[in-house]
Amino acid sequence: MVARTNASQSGASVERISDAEHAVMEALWKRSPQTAAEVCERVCKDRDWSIPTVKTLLSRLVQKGALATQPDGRRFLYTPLIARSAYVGGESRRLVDRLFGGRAAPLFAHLAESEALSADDIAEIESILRELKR
Amino acid sequence: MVARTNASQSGASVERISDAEHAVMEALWKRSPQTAAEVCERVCKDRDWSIPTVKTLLSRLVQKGALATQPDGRRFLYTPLIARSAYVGGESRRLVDRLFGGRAAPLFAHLAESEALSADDIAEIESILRELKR
DNA sequence: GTATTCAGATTACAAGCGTAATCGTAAAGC
DNA sequence: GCTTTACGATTACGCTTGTAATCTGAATAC
Repeated sequence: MVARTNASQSGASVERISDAEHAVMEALWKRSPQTAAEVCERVCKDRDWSIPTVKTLLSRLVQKGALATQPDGRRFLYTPLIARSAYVGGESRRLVDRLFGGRAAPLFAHLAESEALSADDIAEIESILRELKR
Repeated sequence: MVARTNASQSGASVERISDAEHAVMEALWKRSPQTAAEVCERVCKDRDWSIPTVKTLLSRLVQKGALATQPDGRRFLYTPLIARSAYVGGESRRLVDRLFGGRAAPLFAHLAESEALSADDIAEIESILRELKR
């Protein structure tokens, strides 16, 4: 039995990251480390949050092992412990597993059918395919 | 402003369907209508649920407008009100929006990179692409 | 050196979710 | 007709999430 344990490199298995938490992670993936206040600057407007909310989310992410803190005077600097690509990969696989029996082609077919593919997308995908076949 | 309101045809906007609820929906998408007991036969083993659990989920889905009931003697027959394809489409789009800025190509690239694509997948995708271009 | 400020920590609290047990009632059995 | 059974409905309950307010202690400003 080949254990498919560690979802994928970079970042020990982290508890699931919620939607709101994800927004915070995105800010830190864009730039890090950042203080709570800086993160807030980047997300509070959009999501209409107050600083306390961001702080709660940051704490939860630290607890979950998704963020590291490093003290900087009286405040903390937060840095992601898991790579965005690992997270994204995990989430994608979850979706494919749950909805498409683990196969990517049906997902792709679905996107195609629902016209969620732009011409650019198609061109890009073709190029990726060409790469894959080499 | 082109309202992108109704997620996608078939099935007025239903409240979000949770993970456990989704398992129940799958059973009913496979065959419907079914009674609570029948649904349980199909999912209780897997998820290690008891009948009451299934009944709760069915009720919640009815409340959410995802299932219709039709009385059959003393019990109910449940039928999906939303098409699987609508659900699947919605969930896929949610993921693509959240993680890939709404573009499908990056998702595809990610699946390709993480080797989540089998040879079959690739062949199938190529064929879909050929279709698209006609 | 005391008052203010500003950070993280703690607490809050309602809604959604997973997972059921219990209640009330109508049908079925005898 | 009373009893058992088999339903759906109601209630439960702890955990997670979204969204904060409050507390506490340390730095800063005078």
